[in-house]
Amino acid sequence: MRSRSTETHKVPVKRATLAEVAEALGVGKPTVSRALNNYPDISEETKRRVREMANKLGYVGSSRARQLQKGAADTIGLLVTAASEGLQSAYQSEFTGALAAALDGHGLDLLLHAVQDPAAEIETYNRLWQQGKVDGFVLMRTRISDERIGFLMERGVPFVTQGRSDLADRHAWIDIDSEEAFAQAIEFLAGQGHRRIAMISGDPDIYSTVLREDGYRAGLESAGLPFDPKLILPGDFSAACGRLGLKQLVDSASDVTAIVCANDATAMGAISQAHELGLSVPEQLSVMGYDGVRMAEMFSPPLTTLSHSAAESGERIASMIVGLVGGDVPANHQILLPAQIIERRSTGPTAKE
Amino acid sequence: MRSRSTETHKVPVKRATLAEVAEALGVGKPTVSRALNNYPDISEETKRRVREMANKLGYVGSSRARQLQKGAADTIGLLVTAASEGLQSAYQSEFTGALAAALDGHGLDLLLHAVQDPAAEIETYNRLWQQGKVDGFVLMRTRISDERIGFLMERGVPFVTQGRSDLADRHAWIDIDSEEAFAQAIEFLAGQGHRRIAMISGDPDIYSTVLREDGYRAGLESAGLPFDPKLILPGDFSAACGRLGLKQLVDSASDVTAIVCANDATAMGAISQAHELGLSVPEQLSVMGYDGVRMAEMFSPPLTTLSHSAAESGERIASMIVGLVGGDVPANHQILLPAQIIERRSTGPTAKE
DNA sequence: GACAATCACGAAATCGATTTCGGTTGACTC
DNA sequence: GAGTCAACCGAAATCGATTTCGTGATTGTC
Repeated sequence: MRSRSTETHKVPVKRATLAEVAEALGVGKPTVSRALNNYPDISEETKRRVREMANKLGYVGSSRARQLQKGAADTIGLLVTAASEGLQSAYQSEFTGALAAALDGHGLDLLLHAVQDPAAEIETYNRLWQQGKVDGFVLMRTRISDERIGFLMERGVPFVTQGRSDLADRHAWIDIDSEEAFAQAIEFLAGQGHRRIAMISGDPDIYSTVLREDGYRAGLESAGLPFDPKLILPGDFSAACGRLGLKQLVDSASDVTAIVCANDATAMGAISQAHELGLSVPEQLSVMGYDGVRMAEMFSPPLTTLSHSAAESGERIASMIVGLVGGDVPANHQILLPAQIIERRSTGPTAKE
Repeated sequence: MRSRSTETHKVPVKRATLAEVAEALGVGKPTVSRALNNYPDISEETKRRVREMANKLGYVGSSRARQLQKGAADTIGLLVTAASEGLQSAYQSEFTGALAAALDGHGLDLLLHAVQDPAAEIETYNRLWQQGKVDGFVLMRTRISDERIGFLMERGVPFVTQGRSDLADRHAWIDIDSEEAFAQAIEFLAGQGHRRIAMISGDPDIYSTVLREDGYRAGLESAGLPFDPKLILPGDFSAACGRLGLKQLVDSASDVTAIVCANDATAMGAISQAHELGLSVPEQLSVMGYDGVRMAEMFSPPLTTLSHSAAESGERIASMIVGLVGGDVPANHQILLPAQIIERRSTGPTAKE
């Protein structure tokens, strides 16, 4: 029995309860509860005494009991899936961090759940909601027709999506105006003399992908450039597809002088591949990203990208979800944020050719 | 009053309760509860009927009530701070994702909290624990003398750290053998002919930083190379310090042909700066990272690094925390994992010079 | 056929905070 | 001095699942 020394670890250090505070003060439990919650029908004097004693006893109310009674969990759920790269994606993790920070400001916690089996995704949303572990959800990477959205809407679960969907007019969302952003990107590149501009796109299921492609086409048009379907390559937001896309482009459309990518990871992959193929960026090829992740600045060359603030998105979403949980109408919470070009050194004027 | 159409969103869709299942079946609540939890004193026949009805009613027990009664939250807390870059750091976010996935496998959820004000960090640990929102914690980036560790130990809160501390013999931890890893790295570089090898180190508060520096020195020694204190630059795990460090090195120790960095981000920063200064990697300078984040592979040039699996760390930590919450002695849960060199193209033999 | 085990299940207490619904007390009115 | 009205506070019910403690029905035993 020499475990004496380690036994201290197991002492659960009883958490103080409201009843204890009440008894120590010789008042009733309701009084303590109301005093701590600053109800008007408790005298200032009593409130002071209660607060003092609560403090002295280190009392922190059990959120378990509170939740059971009030019906709220003060927690928002966020699910990441292996399919969407989850926190592997730089932007998604930056956003997650920003969201967590913003929620904190509203007194909410973030429940992060990684779903392994895609088939169990909906089930997990259901479980977390039914169990009452969360008051609502934030959805990332919305698909055009996203079953999660229909599922949650049917049940009246509060949620905000980061990205629109085909049901966008009926749910709360925040989105970056990627259509406009890509149009700008093309105009920017055209302004630097590029005439053959390719695009390595994102996952075709994702709503934002079609918007980005629309923007690409719109930009081409307003720059007076012809649209060549062969110049738009499919992708999946990964760096790998950037590498692959670049290789294909070099093989099949060697006259391309600039490429816009669906996101920064893809752009980095493309640049990395370009270097391996002996192409210098931006001298022989300009490459542009999208999202403005932090790492982009440290890439070599530093990446020109379309940036938007993950912090602001997080902040906005936090406010929205608070409103929704409070009973707001989803349709009143829809925000489109702009992205802006951050010019760094992965793009430049076309060489004389 | 034209809000009719949106009103459907607010219907709370009453969650089914245990009492309802019991009544629908004409049995008592305890029977339902025990049947669902597979107690032996309920007949198979009854269990079947209960399960069927629960299913039919879409019953999912309220974890709020369950938690209150059982005293467990089935949730593990993870705090990220602005100071430690939180999810901005690629490795930390990969690890977080892996941890969330692993916890899922054990039926636990991850509560992610971003603390804004560093001064409120301990307070947040305390609150989450006292409130009963979590059953334990996982701590990242442990400092040499880490107040969080003392605080949690005092209160008998279950926790696992990713990284050791000065109290490492008394708490549960998992760590990568970075000392050994850096020693190997130096030997590897020395084997390629490098004689002047610098190190851009990490945050000096972090326990692992001193280990990495120890490894650097040990590697130098076993390679028969002299230790030059000027060749070890302070850093903070950021890409920015990599840039800065490289610049200093070029100015003050231009005979350096290889650099090992405290992590991949720093290495990428260093390489990026090297390119800007016209130094080619690896021809004129070899650079090595540490952690083996995914992005490293897509960097240009692809980064040689010391890799360890975030997935395995997450898996191991998940098992450990389950054990601890179950009452295990912390000292029995200490694991040192190896890292291995992944040779890519940011390192190479020394030029003739 | 009486008595002791076993088996299956239910009534009521429990977890800890909040809410509902009153009940005191004292000040004020007329 | 009876009556009114606030201001303050407390007993008990409540949230929903689990546990404790028993009870009635079977089965088994001699």
